[in-house]
Amino acid sequence: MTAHKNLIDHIQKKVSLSEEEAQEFISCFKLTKVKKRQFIIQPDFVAKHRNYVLQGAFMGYVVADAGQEHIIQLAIEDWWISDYNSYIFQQPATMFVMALEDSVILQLDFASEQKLKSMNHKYETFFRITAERSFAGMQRRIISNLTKTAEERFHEFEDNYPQIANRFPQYVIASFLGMTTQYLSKLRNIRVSKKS
Amino acid sequence: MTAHKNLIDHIQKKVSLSEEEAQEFISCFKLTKVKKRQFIIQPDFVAKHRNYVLQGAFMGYVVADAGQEHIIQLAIEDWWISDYNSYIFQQPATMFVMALEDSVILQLDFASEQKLKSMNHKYETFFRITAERSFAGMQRRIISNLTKTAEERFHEFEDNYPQIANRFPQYVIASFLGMTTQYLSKLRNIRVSKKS
DNA sequence: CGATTTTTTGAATCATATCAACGTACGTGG
DNA sequence: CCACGTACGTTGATATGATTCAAAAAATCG
Repeated sequence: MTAHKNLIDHIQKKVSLSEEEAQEFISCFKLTKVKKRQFIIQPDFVAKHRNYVLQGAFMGYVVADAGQEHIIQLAIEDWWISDYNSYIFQQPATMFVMALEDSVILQLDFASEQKLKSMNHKYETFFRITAERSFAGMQRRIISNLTKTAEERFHEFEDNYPQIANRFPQYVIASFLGMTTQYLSKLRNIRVSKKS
Repeated sequence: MTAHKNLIDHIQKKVSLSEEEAQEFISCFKLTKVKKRQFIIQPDFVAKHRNYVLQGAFMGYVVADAGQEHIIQLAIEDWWISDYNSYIFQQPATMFVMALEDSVILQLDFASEQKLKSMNHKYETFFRITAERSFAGMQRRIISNLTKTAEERFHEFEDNYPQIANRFPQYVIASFLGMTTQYLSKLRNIRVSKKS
């Protein structure tokens, strides 16, 4: 129960639930422990869950034809992660989602989510708000990718998510920002030498 | 009334409404005519509406520091357009949204949308589904931008949206796909000469 | 038809990727 | 708690996809 407090707080920020509603809502989630490097979603399998990170970190990535990994999503505590294109439409996934650290997540399966949404208007509202904000965030990311250079994207990221920038290996950040790890390394070191 | 039939059909594809519900829903929309090159959203002003295109075409774009336009969204009949980051949070816009042709739209203002969502669970469901699919679409676009070359993105676009590829000037497509109009021109002509 | 908008072409340049090699750090089993 | 192996970061040389600039050609529109 206490483990779910984070999730309750998270939900209460978007819709205001009574104690009973909050309990009803979180009772649909399943607590799961995931070891570092373990996958929770893989291509060709349908993403069964929407995953809320209680503790730990994840990355979602695709593998292009030529074999390079491209990180599409990152998630740490209090973030959600899944292959939404798979989950929403219940189609085979194209992404891998892998734990970057030993982690604990709360999983909501598709059927339970449908049940929740039909039970209570507020639950539907929660998912609507979540989707809208995710969409707006994605759009900001598209704008950033189209209008900024690799260096600008990196600085923006450092400024907006300093905790994440330090917590993950550099190749993860580089890939997430759409550049190679070598190029990010060069950017950082040129910058450092300029600064001194 | 008959002008709104398109919108009713659009909504019925996502949630099933009675005749009365459908009427109630669309009664909140305002029909507006927009001339080619006219703006319906501009930076620094809050986006007042969510816009459904009955007839015509629009583009949403940002202008980067160096002055180049980057097209973020396109919309034709039966699509929605706005600066969602502005609309959802009711903050100043960063995008321009401009008509590419003489157009007719149905506009839903923010307050009316809130009212609709609180009135009927189904309306909320409609907006939730819309947001989820938009989000999934944006994510596919991010993946495409990160993993494909300009040429591949262009072919993908031609295949997926042939009507749009032909309807708009090439510089619009180029910008939407994140490349210059000159480069797209080169891509097309190299391809044509290879084919013959 | 003239004026504007859109597309094409070529040359020079730039941002970023690729390849390859080496250095460093880390964590895991003995 | 050391040592080894794997994972991660750096550096330099080279390659390339894509941009920029400039100008001309083609298409469209009032």
